Amino acid sequence: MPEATGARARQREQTRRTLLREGRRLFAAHGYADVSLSGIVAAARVTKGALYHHFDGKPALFRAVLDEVQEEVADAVAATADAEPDPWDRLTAGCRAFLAAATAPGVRRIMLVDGPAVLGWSAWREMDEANSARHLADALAGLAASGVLADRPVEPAARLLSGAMNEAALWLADPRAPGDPDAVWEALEPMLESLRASRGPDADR
Amino acid sequence: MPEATGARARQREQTRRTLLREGRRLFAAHGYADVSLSGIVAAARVTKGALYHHFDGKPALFRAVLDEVQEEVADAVAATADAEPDPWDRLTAGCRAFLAAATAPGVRRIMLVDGPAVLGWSAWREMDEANSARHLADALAGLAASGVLADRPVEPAARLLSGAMNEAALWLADPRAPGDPDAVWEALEPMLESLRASRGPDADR
DNA sequence: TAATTCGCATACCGCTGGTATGTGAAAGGA
DNA sequence: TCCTTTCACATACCAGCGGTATGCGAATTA
Repeated sequence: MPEATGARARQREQTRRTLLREGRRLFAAHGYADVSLSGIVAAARVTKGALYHHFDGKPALFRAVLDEVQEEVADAVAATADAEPDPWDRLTAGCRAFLAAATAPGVRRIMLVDGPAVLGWSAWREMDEANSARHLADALAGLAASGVLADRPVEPAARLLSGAMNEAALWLADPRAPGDPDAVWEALEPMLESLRASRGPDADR
Repeated sequence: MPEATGARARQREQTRRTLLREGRRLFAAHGYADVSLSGIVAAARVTKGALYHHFDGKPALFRAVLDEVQEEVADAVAATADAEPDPWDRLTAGCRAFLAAATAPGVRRIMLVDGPAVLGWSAWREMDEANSARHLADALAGLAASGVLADRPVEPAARLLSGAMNEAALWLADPRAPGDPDAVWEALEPMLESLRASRGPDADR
């Protein structure tokens, strides 16, 4: 799919990718509001004509960038989680991987700060759900199916955990007073544990 | 303090309050980015000269609005919590009150969506800490002091809970697919319970 | 009542996101 | 091969934005 045969199609793809790359770099560094389209097209060595040929406007470019970021985070989480055989380890390892990925400089601001404000919370939530947050819900659903979790609905728990981890990521990567990773994890782990079935270590069945 | 004696001082206060009121209304309804200063001053029946006489610019006006909103939420939380004699009930009642206050139409978008993006996450966090989030940390600290909580540091737990509740508020008041309050609470309560000391219902001491 | 203050209005500016149109090289047909 | 069409992008332009400099008149003060 990324392959392009014609000379024109190849150039087109490269221009598009350059715009996404420079847009992401500038959005991450200065924030959505403080980045102008003029700045982006100058960094990409093209003009606004090119940008509007590829994207519908500034919010659309940001959305494409965010899509890329979300996919990147989701891939990192999935790769780490899938390496764990035990379902519970998959959950904890996935959470750790999320925190690591979401605190990356090219991710944090775009995904967690500007994302909801630019696209609106509902649209942002849909994207988040379709990507990284989905893995969390999946992991919880898997655990629930095997009786490890209390038989409460998993969706609310997944959302609250997602919110907690987003906040954790923002704190861990706070440029002013970054949080302590160990302290965060020691607060997060009991929250995960609280989801376990109250009936001893193994339920019937 | 709100009293003003001179005719000029009274007019000044009224203009300032009108700007804050209309600014808050428009920010809450359309979002920070989609509200122009022209729109605000037109709604307030003044001109930009008045606005810039009272505030340093658009972000400064927003910050003043957010300050008002935060204080309002903090007051509601404190009033509800303080009515409960039992420390643990103060925590849970305070959480419920926060969810109720944060989902209000004039609060949600300003405090939870645009706030971090406009002021930057660090500055937003400072304000949040100084207002509503402080009550959560205080409640946890009080419980920790009386041995009800496990003796882990309270700050990380407070932050994660704050993140979870912010997300919960956003979900509960989602205009597209609002969350179910009961489901949210049944997911949040176990998280709070998980903070309790692991030693039986009552620790030594 | 003359001088001063100051709350606000008026007029203006550079820049932004967005649009309408032009253009030249690559792709396609004879 | 040459002509035509396509299309990726450049150029030129615009209304509206946040922000600034200045003017003004009523309330205050001396």
